[in-house]
Amino acid sequence: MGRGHMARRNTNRRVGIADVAEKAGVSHATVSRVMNGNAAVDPGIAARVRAAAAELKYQPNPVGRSLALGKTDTIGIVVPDLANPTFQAILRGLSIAAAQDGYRVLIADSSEVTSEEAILAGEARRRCDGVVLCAPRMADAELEELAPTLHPLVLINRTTIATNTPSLSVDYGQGIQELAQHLVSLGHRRLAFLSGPEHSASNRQRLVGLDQFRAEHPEIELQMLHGGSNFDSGHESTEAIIASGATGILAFNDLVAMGLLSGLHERGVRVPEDISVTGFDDIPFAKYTTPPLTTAAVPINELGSLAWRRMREQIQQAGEATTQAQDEFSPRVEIRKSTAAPALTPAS
Amino acid sequence: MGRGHMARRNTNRRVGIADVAEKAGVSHATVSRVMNGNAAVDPGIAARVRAAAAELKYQPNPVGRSLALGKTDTIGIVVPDLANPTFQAILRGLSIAAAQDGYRVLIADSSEVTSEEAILAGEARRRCDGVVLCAPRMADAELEELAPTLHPLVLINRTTIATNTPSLSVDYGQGIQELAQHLVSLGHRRLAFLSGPEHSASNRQRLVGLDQFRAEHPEIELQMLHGGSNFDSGHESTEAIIASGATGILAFNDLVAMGLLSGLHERGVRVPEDISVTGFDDIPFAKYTTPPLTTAAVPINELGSLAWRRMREQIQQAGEATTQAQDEFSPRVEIRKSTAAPALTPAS
DNA sequence: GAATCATGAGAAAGCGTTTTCTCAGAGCGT
DNA sequence: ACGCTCTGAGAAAACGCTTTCTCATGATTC
Repeated sequence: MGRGHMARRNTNRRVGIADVAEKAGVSHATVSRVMNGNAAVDPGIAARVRAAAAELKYQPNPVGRSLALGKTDTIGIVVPDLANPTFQAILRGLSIAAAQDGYRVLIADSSEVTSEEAILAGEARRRCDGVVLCAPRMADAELEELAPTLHPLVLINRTTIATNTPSLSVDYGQGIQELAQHLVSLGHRRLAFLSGPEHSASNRQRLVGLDQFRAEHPEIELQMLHGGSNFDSGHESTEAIIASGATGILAFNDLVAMGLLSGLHERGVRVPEDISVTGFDDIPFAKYTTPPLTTAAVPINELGSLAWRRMREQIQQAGEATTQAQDEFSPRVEIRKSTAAPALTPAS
Repeated sequence: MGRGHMARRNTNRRVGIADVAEKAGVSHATVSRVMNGNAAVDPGIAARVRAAAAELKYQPNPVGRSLALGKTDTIGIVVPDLANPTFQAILRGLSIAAAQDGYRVLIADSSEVTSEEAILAGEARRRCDGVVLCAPRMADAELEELAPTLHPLVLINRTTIATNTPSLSVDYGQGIQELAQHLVSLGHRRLAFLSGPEHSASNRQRLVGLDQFRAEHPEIELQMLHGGSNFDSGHESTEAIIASGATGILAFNDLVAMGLLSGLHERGVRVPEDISVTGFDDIPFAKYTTPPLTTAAVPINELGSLAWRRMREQIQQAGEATTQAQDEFSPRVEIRKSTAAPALTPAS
């Protein structure tokens, strides 16, 4: 206990601005000025200070700076599950883009525990200059209440009623319709949707899209099967899928599709000859499955970098509560080898 | 400019300890004591303070705390490439384990730029209480010089001469030998190693392992082919692999193996009938390739959580420079369907 | 040559906490 | 009833930095 103070006169104390000041024979203020190049400093003195700093290998303490400046040059990101390639890609894009502007990212993985998300986001916000929030299952009401307290905030795949929170979203409803359309145009008449987590916002969007599809294609059979969002849930649905009799399967996402592909392969069901399968997201692995997966491509890398751009805009115009961009991406159907015309069956 | 100060009397100032103190009619010191439960405080006053804090929704400013306490409750991790599933898994394991102890993780992606790694690590260290470093290509000399300055440090897949830096490593040499052995026991006589990045430490370990393998199996042909560490490099090596005439391929890692699998499939080469392929790492996708990939399983999830445990040990025993654990994992060969006995060929 | 001005360095306040130091008052023994 | 210890609260210093404020010095102008 008392570390902070006791360590003060210790030998192993980090070198601070005061040491540089002493060595250069000037005040801390001057050292600060030189380091930040804010005010004019006599070139001779500046050189002396720089020499002293270099010799002592002085590096300003970021915590002290943060306190004085009221900013941390760090943003936080809250994700529900870091095991999901989609969030990995967003994190990566965000991190790289932010780094280019000298910002770092702090990560908070809510491990799918919805009730923790608000708390994590709040904590992240207090430590950072802004937060990127991915909370697909958070209740609308909670989000609405939380958003203003997080202010420099960027939402992924969610929107708020207030228009001053930028959001990036993907039109899942549109994408899933196009995939269904693709299957129909190949000749499929019996489709099945292997749905994702029940309370997921993006799953709801897919369902809405499929309702619309049904309305436009009353002649097509479309079954709904419950599933999850990962490999294993896709794998576990194999039997149900086979039992459904559907020839065209819309999997919730690429992970589910991959699990299913593997399950079907084990059971000797050929893809796409016997059954066509589509994914969603176009994760990097999708083109390397066997057969390569037909999917709806989400510009997963852009998402992260655009999130940063929106964040930066807010950080820069600190204050002026302008209305913020709501970006929506339309997925592009990527046709590969996991879909084909169904085998000829006796017309029922 | 001057934001910090100008905003002081602004309306939108964050609620601080002073506000709570005023509302409760006590001093900041007392509020701090109540919030941290350090010293004894009259129960009545404590209740008043807590009520005031709750009413104002007071949350202590972590930056102020960090400055006073000399710790940030954050650790940094530097990785060469966040697109690599191995590092994603480490990051995830680390983040989850650290979160359980109330720590957060700050990420720094060096984007494979070796020259940036030392700088990034230094910056991360200054903002955090410790650093986990994954720098497979950093020169030994540089690492040796850098390590002491980073002190609470955990190395992944690297070691230093000084024994006071804990490190977690995987015995790639052993793993690759076992894979080669597996292929030989299936009957393969012509093998090829599709190597990874030239300066990667783990690639060197594999090469050393293979040298040993060669010594023990002079009758086996083992070719060396240059490659990279990702899908595309595996895919691009397809022709070279076919041309090599080898029947058993040791890919640098699972990603490379997957790229290769896909390339071979396109070329109509059957796996494992015509060629057997092995990967390395056992990333989650490995069991879902077609055919499922035989690989050397690295306990990828444990790596992250163990890294945290080692970090925590150092943070707790701040000071006493004891010698630290050097953990080495032996990969376990995971036999799946991408390897089988070679087709019978005329004995040469 | 004196008054004015620009330049630039040091002193000090401030950022939001924690912790030591100090001291008032309560409780106790004799 | 006096002095002692003990409890607990406020004042103030400290953490490491930035920035305003202040003022000395030397340059400029009439």
